[in-house]
Amino acid sequence: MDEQDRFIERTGQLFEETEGLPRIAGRIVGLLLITPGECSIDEMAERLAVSRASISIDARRLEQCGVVERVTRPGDRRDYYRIAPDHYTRALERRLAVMQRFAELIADGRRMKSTSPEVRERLDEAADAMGIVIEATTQELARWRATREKRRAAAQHSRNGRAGS
Amino acid sequence: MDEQDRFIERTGQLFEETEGLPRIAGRIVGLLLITPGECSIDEMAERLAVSRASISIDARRLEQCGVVERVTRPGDRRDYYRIAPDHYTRALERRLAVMQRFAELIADGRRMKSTSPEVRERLDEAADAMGIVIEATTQELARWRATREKRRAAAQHSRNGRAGS
DNA sequence: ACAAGCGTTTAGTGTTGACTAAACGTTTTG
DNA sequence: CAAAACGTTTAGTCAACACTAAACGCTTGT
Repeated sequence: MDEQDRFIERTGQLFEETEGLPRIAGRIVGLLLITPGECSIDEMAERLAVSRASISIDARRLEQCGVVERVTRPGDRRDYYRIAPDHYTRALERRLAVMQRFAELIADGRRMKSTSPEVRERLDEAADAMGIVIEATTQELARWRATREKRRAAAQHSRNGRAGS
Repeated sequence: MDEQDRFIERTGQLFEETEGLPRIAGRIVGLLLITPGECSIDEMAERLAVSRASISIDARRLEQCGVVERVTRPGDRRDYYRIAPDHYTRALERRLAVMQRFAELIADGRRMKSTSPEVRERLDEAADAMGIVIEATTQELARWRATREKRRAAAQHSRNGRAGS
């Protein structure tokens, strides 16, 4: 178990615990993070010592939720995967969606007939809280995209001009 | 199934899907959100039509992660539960902890020997991203606590105005 | 002391879901 | 055509876990 394996395992655990994804999915993310270029399904299956079916399923799941991208090469039948460039943006968007769902729930709760003043105050506070966080996250998301654009432009420039740091 | 039941069920689903908690735990949150005062274990068990053991376990779990508070009354052997007043602060703190854990993982990844320039650039970007979000969330948490303090003070004031403590 | 009330622990059950091996369908290559 | 190389689907196994009923331990009241 070298340092790469350790990194992969830790990523697997983190995604398993915090994102509710299968362990193998987390390991795929870890592997893709520290692997240059892209990975084919067979490469990943062998590297992670799991079945091709698991990789196939979990890679698709990760693609579904925007963590990973499938890329194909001309004249090559295989599928390759890599970390999605807008991975972090997607993560923020997902969090935002959850918060909006919660805000909606609270809003519906406030519309109920059978609420005592105490309950109403509680739900008012909750609605306030959700509003603040949603607002903040929305702004963050905007700033975020700007940062990504800048970074992408800079990388492009450094690639065109001199060698990278 | 009245509107209260519907609210409870929706809360249960939300917590189950997004927080990875047992369904009953989510239902407890929903019930406590729309119930004035506090709830005893027996009350919750009967209202939610589940066993006392489940309530006991899940209420403790919720208390453990700061969503719910246990409160006792003098001359009463029973335990009562209510939504923790600093519930939203806790939620933010929990998210922050997860992000810091991820940032740490990335930092360790950058320290690995076997990284190509491409991988290094990828991890640099990830570290950047985590730094930004962590910073933003930390600030938000601070602003948050201030808002809560203000709100608490206002509520306290209105309570004093109406009737002496 | 006995019984009742309370929360917790335990043993057991059912379900869910991750994971695998093997079969499958399709496309490429000899 | 046959065989190999893909990704996917299927059937099945195994482990984790939510949930329950019943037993347990502790405290309080009679």
